[in-house]
Amino acid sequence: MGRAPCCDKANVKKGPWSPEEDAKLKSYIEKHGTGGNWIALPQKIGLKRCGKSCRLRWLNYLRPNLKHGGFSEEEDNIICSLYVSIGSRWSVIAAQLPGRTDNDIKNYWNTRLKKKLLGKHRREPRNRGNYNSVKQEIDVNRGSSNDGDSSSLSLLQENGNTTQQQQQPCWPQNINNMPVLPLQVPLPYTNQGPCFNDQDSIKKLLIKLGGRFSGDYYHPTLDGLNLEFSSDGQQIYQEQVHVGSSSAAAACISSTINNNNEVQFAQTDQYSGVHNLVQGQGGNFTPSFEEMVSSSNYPDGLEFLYNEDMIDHRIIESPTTTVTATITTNWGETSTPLYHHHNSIASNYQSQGVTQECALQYFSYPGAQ
DNA sequence: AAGTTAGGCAACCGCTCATTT
DNA sequence: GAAATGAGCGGTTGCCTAACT
Repeated sequence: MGRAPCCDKANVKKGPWSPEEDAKLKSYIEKHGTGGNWIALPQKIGLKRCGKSCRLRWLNYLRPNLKHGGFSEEEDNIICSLYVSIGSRWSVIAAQLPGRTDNDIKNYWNTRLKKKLLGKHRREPRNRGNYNSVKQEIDVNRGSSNDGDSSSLSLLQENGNTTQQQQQPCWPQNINNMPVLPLQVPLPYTNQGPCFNDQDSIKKLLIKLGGRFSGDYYHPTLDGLNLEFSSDGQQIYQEQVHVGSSSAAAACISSTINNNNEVQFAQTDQYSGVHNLVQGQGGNFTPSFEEMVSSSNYPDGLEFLYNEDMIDHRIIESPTTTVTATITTNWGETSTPLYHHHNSIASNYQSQGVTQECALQYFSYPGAQ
């Protein structure tokens, strides 16, 4: 049996709310409350609106103590931190920011913050001051309660100050000092999906959250390359994957061509020195490495971190028949968003018997040792 | 000056989950 | 226990404007 429609779609008004509609809704709710029934509300007030639409209008624009625009640096930090930790659970994030709505945060993230963090601007930010004065007027006409986005102006001006700022990712300055925020809801990692209660599972998850290794990164170019040599004199490929501002390296995947002209891949932790062969004779990868290399699954919501713009490809090709490939990530740097992300994730495993130090050691952060 | 493109944001859609009958 | 109902959520769309060509 299909579900009954919540309202008569044909006789329901859609689109922007008028000041009169806003006034009716606001006045009624302030006097009587919602009555616990949004569906019946519009009929009581005499509004030709869907109950869901009324609810949205009230929650996002009409209810008291709402803030619009003007996100502070602190709010940016909180949003970043929570997004890195829990992904696009906007209602949870909004719960940590009084006066903010999930819709507001979602829009802010999608249209500005994500780009701000990436430092990715296709063009100069436009003059928001001028835009806002016009927008404010329009919003009044359209019935919006938007009070003008004056601090968005400063955000964008600040962002557009220098060419460097436009090109460099600009994570919140103090991101590495940000606290791991106590959440009011359980994290998805701990209450859903697979149970990460063994070292292998945890390692696998942490690898996925911390870096990506893929043959896709190889490009047949020799421009601007630095040649390096492995200990036995073999020239090597090197490919560095920079995420954020760091180039420090802690862990790598290396591959060598042995005497039988077979490529072998190994995963090495540069701090612990642990070296695991992940590919055996005959060119078959171990299942875990295969999955890791072939996976196109980024951490939820963190796809942007792996955007092409954030990756610095360097390939060194040997003119000889012996080649070693190294993919280096920035796991060792403690001032990166990823470190903070790792730290957040690691702390969430404490309840499962994995110490934060242990988890962070896997990422090879020196401070965690 | 006119047309096109991109950014910002309010609002809608459709789904899931919780509660009620 | 199943169906009906409502609330809430995240993703998407559409409109408007500024910027660009």
